[in-house]
Amino acid sequence: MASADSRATEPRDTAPRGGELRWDIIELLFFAYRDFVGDADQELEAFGFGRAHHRVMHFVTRYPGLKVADLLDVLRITKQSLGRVLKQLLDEGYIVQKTGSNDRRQRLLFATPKGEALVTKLATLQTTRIDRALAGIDPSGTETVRRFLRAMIDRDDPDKVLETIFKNASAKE
Amino acid sequence: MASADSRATEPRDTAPRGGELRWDIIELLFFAYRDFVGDADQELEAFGFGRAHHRVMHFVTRYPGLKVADLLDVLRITKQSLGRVLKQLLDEGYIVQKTGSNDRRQRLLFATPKGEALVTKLATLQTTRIDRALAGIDPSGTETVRRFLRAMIDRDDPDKVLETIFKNASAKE
DNA sequence: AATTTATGTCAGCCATGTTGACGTTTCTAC
DNA sequence: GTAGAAACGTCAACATGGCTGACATAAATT
Repeated sequence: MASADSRATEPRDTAPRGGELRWDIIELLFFAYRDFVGDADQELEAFGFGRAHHRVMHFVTRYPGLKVADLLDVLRITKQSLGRVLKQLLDEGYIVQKTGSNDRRQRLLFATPKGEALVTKLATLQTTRIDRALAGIDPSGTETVRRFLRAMIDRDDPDKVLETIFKNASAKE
Repeated sequence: MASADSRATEPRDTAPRGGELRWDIIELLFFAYRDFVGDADQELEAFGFGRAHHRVMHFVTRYPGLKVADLLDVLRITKQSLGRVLKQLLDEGYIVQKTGSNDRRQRLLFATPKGEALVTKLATLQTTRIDRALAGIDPSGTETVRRFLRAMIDRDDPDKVLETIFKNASAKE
């Protein structure tokens, strides 16, 4: 093995054949998302839950009556993976299911007050971070951030939740 | 179990005690990041690598000469977790290590051309998505997005890489 | 010379993703 | 009315990538 100097580590642009690569934004997304989800992790630990539980709880709380199949589309995991965490959340009373009245095969999912309280708590933590990040950015800048994030999302084959998000977004413009 | 209607699933704002919660941005971050990392996942599969390998390769390529300890700070994982993927990357010739010339205990990490090529390929995919998202956003809007993402990141106890990122950012302003 | 630091490694556990197979209930189509 | 498809649940096995704890070695520091 050769030996090398251990001095400062300046970022290096690897040959940008064609257009420039967005190294900066790629890395900012990594760190921003890491700290963003980190907010919730600490709280979740106290409940014996993980990120998987949070994701399920979040979408069920926000979109009451979501079907199991919808949730699978949103989370893009298998029903076996979902089943594992969903069972715990049902058993521990964070979520309840009701049989669909049109189609009695469906299990519609609803958060209990207990579940809602947890999701709200976690969303509050994350909102604090977002508000801090948006302090000093004016309303039009905030809308720019939203537009950027929306445009980062695949629009082919949107699931039920994404449809709602995009629909509400275009309604506001 | 009760039964319920399976009609449209409108997002519901749970009681916003105090300030409004940023449900929209919370969800946009989830979906944007999901699709952003999804770009790389497909390519990685062809190499038999996972996201963990990508993160290591990325930072070693971008910050040549990074020490193992630096990488642990950046990724916030244990040395055992890092060791597992790092060993594979060394064995398969994507990364080489050189003994530090100041401190011979250190192992400074460098990407090989093969490693660089892979990282560049993955960054190109992600850049395509970012460019698409920024199309129709003017340069000042792009800077707003960068400012937002930077402000989302914890600034207490920044690691070596984050220091560099923040330093370069403030230099530009 | 003793201790601390940087790194590597073994062993095992946990969370959460995967595939494949199979069963039940309920709806839909013929 | 019966056959098939759809929505959901579940069992078993496996992979990835986190984790802790323990221990080893080489090189720097005191």
